[in-house]
Amino acid sequence: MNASRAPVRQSSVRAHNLALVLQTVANSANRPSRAAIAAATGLTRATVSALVDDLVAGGLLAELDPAPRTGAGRPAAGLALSPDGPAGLGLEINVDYQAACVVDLTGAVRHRFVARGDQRLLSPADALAALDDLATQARATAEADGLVLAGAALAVPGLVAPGDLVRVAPNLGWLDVRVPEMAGLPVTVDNEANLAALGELRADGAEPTFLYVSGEIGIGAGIVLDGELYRGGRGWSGEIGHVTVYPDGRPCRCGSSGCLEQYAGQEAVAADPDLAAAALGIALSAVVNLLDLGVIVLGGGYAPEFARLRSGIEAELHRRVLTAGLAPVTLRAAGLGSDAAMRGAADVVIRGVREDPAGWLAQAV
Amino acid sequence: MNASRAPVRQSSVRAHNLALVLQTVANSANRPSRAAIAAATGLTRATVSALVDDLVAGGLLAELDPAPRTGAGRPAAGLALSPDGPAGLGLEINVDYQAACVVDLTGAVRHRFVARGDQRLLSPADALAALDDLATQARATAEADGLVLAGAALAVPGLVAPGDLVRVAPNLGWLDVRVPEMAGLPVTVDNEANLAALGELRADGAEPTFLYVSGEIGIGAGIVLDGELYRGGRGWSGEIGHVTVYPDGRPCRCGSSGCLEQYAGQEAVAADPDLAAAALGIALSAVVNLLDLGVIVLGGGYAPEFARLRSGIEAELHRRVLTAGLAPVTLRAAGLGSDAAMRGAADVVIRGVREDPAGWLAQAV
DNA sequence: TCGGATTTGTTTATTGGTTGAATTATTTGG
DNA sequence: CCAAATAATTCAACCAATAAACAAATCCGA
Repeated sequence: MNASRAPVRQSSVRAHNLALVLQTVANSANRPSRAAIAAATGLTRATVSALVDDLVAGGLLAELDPAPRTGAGRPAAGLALSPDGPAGLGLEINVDYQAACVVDLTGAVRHRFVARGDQRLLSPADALAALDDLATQARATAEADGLVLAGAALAVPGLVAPGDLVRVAPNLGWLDVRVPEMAGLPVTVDNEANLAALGELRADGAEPTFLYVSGEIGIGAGIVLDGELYRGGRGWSGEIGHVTVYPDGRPCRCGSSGCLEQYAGQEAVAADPDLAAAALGIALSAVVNLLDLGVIVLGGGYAPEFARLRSGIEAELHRRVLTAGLAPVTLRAAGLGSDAAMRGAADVVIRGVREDPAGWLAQAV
Repeated sequence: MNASRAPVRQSSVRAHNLALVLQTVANSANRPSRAAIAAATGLTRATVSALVDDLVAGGLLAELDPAPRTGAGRPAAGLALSPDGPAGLGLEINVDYQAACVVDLTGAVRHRFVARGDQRLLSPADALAALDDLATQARATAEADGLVLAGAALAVPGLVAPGDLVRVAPNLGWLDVRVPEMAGLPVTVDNEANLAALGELRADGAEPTFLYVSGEIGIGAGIVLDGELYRGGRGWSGEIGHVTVYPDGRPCRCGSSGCLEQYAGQEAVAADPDLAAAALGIALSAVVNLLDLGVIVLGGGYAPEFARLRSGIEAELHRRVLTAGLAPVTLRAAGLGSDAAMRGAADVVIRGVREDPAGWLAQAV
């Protein structure tokens, strides 16, 4: 089951090794030489040279001055991701704003656009038309900069079906909305918390496995396992907001009662931070008991309240996580703020290029 | 991050395609011909022939009479997993018994040994010595049958560290017990619920993604995602028994209060099935909200009580799962009974051979 | 200042593995 | 009994990685 169901031919070998070289460069702090890449990957210098040539010719890698080195020997050519390579268009629609950003292959945010305004007042079609305008503006600005966009991804606060269909976005009032092309680019749509988690993953010092919890009006979570987003069987994982905390507690708009959202949603946090922390702690304990995650990142509206929430959450974790005595659970605030989802969306696009450079090179002839 | 960090050479291509061919045969209901494998995998008939030759020579595949076919043309040679190929030794230690079984490459149970007796009365060393005797007996019987054992795996009701170290097995009274070789074979140790989930996966008509819940004295769960067991960051996933159901409820021996185990453990089910069903439903709703699993399998002590528990669980699921209206959650009883963990352990071994036949062929020269 | 040591990067012949086309093998049906 | 059909094998071509030799560019010590 595990082994991917596809045959492998020689070209797949090349595709894999191209990706391997590109990722090695991406994960290097300094600018590695071809020889350094060969040492890091286990490939031959000759092979690395050939692969690097392809990547440089395709505009994915750039040859720069080498990292200064001491000692004898021919000086190396430094390699780095090309800032002029394909870029990603990250989009977001949330309750009170729309946003777009352009992130280049190196991960740098090149352009950023935000249009404030209550999206609930617009029909889905009108909201998407406005977003298309924003996206088109972003694309034009990017192209004036010499950037080619490899694709677009959109973050929405709701349940998304595989592809481009928003099944339900309760806080936007959307139901079964299909997302069209944006700025002439195909769009990948995903849940806001999922993409924010990916954004956090790219941030500095990020762990490869963690739970990202986003506390807005609703509460969502993104589960990142070993650098990969876990989306669940139908793409609807991470609905922590409707995990039951107090079985006979407050009724929830979802029809259930005692949902976390009723105790740790935006208003609840403002009204009683201690209650919110306890409820969060109970729900997070369940996550850790089930998934054995060592790191929890609090984002969205929780980040500014982190200091006030922390000890209450940790008390419950300590009490309710079975393995708390064997290994600690680390709690920290998100670093990216409200841009996380949009950044994560753009990351999805450039991650696609980084993971399959051969595909990009082939289609970008 | 995703792309495995290893270079790929031509031999990796062959290794992958060998596994692909073997899995294709394994997943075929009938006995496929080389031509059928080629059609199914996308490889050339010439390539498939070469790969099959290796697998037959290595004793992994057997050529049999073809599946009857009508029409003209040269008759095909039918291929199937060889029942004489490498077999797996599955072991289990539980509170009141030890067990061992030999499963051949086709998945058939060839031999089965059970030794009843309260394991809590024995020291870990004595229990393991007794298990070694049972394993040696199983190995001897298997070898008399012409079977070669590819390895062994052991199921224990507790938390296992990567490798062979049992950190805690509360119901056995074990703490930091290292498991030695059994019958001269290296042993992979894993949690009982995890392995039972894998056993269930192999069973007839199994879904590739599901949650397996095992209700013994404690309650454990195995999370199977797309045919793969999810073990968590440290291998301690699935501790559903200590998910909080009623935050201020009954105190638990783990130090917390309101754990599922207090409401749906073996005694609790006997005392009040309705309470157990409600508590299970609440905890399972949390799992589905977090992981978006469409199938839940109730095993261990829950299987015989399934009829009595079902409606109570489903009521809570219906009420508390956010996406219940969009897609159903299926509940079913496990099919394998108390052998599931032991079978799953043996499956781990033969799964290793099936997923890396090249490795097996190389070491079995 | 020059020549060896050293490290980087490229060239070339070899090897391993898949492909595609042609070939052989074995059956059914007219 | 021969044509059609299907299965499996053989063989030349191709692609990609490897290993080893070679070229390039620097440092360092005499």
